[in-house]
Amino acid sequence: MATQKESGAPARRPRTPDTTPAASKADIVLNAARSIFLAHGFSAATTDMIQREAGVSKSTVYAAWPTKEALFAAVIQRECGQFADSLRDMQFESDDITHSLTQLARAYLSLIVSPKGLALYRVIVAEAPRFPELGRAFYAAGPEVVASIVAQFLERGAARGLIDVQTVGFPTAAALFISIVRGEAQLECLMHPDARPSDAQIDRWVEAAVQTFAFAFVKRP
Amino acid sequence: MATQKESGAPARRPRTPDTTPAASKADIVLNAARSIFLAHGFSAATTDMIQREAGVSKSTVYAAWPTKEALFAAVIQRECGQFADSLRDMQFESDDITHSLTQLARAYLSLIVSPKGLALYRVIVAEAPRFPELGRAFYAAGPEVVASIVAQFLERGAARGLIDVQTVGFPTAAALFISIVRGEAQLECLMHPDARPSDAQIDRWVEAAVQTFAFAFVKRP
DNA sequence: GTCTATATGAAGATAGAC
DNA sequence: GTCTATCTTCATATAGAC
Repeated sequence: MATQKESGAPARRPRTPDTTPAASKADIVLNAARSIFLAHGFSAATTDMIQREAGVSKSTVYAAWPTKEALFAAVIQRECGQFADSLRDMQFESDDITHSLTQLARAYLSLIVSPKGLALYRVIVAEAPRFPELGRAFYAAGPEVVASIVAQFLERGAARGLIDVQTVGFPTAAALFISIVRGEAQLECLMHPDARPSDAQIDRWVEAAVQTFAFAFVKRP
Repeated sequence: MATQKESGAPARRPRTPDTTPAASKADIVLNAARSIFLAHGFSAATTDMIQREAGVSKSTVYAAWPTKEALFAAVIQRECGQFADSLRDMQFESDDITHSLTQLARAYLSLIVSPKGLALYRVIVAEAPRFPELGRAFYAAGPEVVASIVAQFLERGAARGLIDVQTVGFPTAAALFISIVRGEAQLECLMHPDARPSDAQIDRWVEAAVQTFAFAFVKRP
């Protein structure tokens, strides 16, 4: 594949250079950095590894980001954005409350116990003291997104007389639902990195969580 | 204070050298290593920092542990043991179910959102892929200890007709209780390292968690 | 066992040619 | 902008004196 010069399209001086013809070098570096940072964490990752993985030289890395810290921040911010996008794409039918909660829980749990989800969590938990803005970004992109979806869902259920959040309120009930779903499953995966959970195991966690939440807040017919 | 030579006590050749007269050098190094590793994580921590913090030379460090990895493992194993000890010391009266659960939850949550508890969690989550045995040790020293305490407590409550764990079983119910207590509180603290939670905030988290658990599993009189 | 001094290697970051 | 080559710094680990 011949490397095209920037005169590919005869448009008159595009101010923002077209990056579509192929992944730009910056994107290649960013993807390589994601791979390395998620695999090794911030401190153990080296710019040499990233440079090698991307197949570029050091100068290309430092041309786009002034420091290793800035590159790391760019990687994590992008990952958080994609994480939030995939959460917002979650759809579920609202006919049966328990069934809908099960669907939502399974989608969320599958995402956060996936290798990518666990790796992102690990590196952010580890580096949040050094990069506080990344901790906030992750919280806003993950738990807060899900919480708002669940809270709206609970409010609609309550309006139909199917749910009673009792004394705790909708936002807290939503946060509790997320905690119940996430809790044991994520912790076990984090602490036993050799064993990957089966789909059946995920279903069991989801079922116990949804049942418990339903015992507390879903009205019996 | 004059540095005493090892001829302090005229006992005849003690086989296991007495370490009580003052903290042994190895203990000093271990404490310094704990401080540095918990503050910076494994990779960002350096043996120079530890050596400086302990006020000893490099040789003293390498005399007791062959590598940085071995020193790290020793530190974390000891921390996990102390963590488990402080959990096992938790006592609570079993007159009132809700009150007892509240006491238990507050003690556990205070521990894990303390600076020390958060730092230990951060470093283990980050390094579990590289040190799988430490992840298992932490899981056994923390969640498993609490789970067994809670499960026994729930069984006694069920025997008295105060609790109905319904379809989920005692071990799962205990794990769910821990997840509900831990969930939102720990996550917020991890992701907002600048803000330390007040006692009132901890009480609010505990109350919401215990209420929800009670809604699901504690029988109404 | 503990110290000072040093070997060895690698990290982050830069200089200068193209 | 991108590359090769290099500079500076500092880490882990070791050698040798006390």
